[in-house]
Amino acid sequence: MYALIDCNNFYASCERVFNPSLNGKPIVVLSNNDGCVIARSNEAKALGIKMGVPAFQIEPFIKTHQVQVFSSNYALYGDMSQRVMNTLATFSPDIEIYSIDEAFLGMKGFDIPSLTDYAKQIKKICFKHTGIPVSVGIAATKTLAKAANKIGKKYPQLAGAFVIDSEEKRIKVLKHLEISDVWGIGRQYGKFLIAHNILTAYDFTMATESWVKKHLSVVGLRTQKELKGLPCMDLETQPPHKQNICVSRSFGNMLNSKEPIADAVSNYASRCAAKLRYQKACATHLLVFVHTNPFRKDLPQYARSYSIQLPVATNSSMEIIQYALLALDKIYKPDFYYKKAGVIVSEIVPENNVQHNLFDHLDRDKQKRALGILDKMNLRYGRDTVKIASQGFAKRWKLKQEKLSPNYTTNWQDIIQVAIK
DNA sequence: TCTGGGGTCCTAGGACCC
DNA sequence: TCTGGGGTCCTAGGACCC
Repeated sequence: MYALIDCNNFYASCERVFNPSLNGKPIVVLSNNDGCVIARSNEAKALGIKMGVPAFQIEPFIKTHQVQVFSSNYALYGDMSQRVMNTLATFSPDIEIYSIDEAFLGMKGFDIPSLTDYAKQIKKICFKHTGIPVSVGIAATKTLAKAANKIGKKYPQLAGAFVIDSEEKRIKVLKHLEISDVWGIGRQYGKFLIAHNILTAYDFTMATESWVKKHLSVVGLRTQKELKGLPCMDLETQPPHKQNICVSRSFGNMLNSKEPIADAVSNYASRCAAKLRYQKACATHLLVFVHTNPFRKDLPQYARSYSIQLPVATNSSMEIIQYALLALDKIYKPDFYYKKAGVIVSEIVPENNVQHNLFDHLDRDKQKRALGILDKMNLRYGRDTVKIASQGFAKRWKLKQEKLSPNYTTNWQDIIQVAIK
């Protein structure tokens, strides 16, 4: 059996933990740049605020209904996520952290009289230890555990904990589960299946395997088998190393001149390098992209990328920044207003498995020692306490974050401020 | 005025190899 | 006139997830 635990309205719940006056009030959390709604409390959902709507479109509505609005605070959500995961890890030796707010637990060999009681116990302890409400679904496959979780949330009498432990329950759940709510069935396949009169998960399990494979590929076939109770997906307790690492942001304001864009690209490149070092890997390929604001139909549009094959796989901030700025030189044109840039590194290899170059002129050991110290200092004193000069100080490219809550758990100045209050 | 960010997997088709 | 069989690698595009 597998358990799927996810945090209810995670970002909104995080904001509430350290600010209980928000309890019972509608809350929304916005994407970077305070752009779109990406999380809603139950009260906000009840008001009909949709996922993904641009914030500016619902501004009057927010005022009328006194909806509490927050900018994304990933320092806070990341730290709260760790607390939840640490708690969950006490319930099983096998845990797959699936996303910032979700985890699967493996329950192989568990001899438990009541899985439902176990699910309720997980909910209770999680809330007690972290203040975050969670929902639990347990079933024989990951896809069914997801379904169980969904059903547990949908019907209030189940109180967010549901177990599929019999054939009758499995059939009943599938008949109550809309096809678009199945894990692995997205917008396109959802539309396609509905057009073929497959409206529920149950209908989907009745389709022939060859038809499913033909139209939804082997991925869809796996989903179908999992719904039937045949496990096709294992627990991934060790996160696989990433094949690509991307850091990109929209700018707070559109930028025309090169310097602030170069500052931004330097910062993204530096983050890429830090992420590489964190997973003890190096990248051999680098791509930089820029584009204008596609929503501004009144302005000339421009989007380009440039990629560079690096002579030696690297995770040095200095080196990656240097190449990223070189790439930016190739694509920057002064006649446009830019809204977004990004850096992607790929062809990633383990740090200790780098193919060196006979004509390499860099003292890589020295850079590695320097960056090791930089990482240590930034870990202790906060991101970018020490940085590369080209990352700049002006931050004209920075995000719009007008409604940011304090970093209640990770920033000592904020912690003291909150304590004094 | 204002519209997010970061990933993975699969398939088809073309180019190439012997 | 007749024109094999078995592969790999790469890329673009499309689907999905949170």
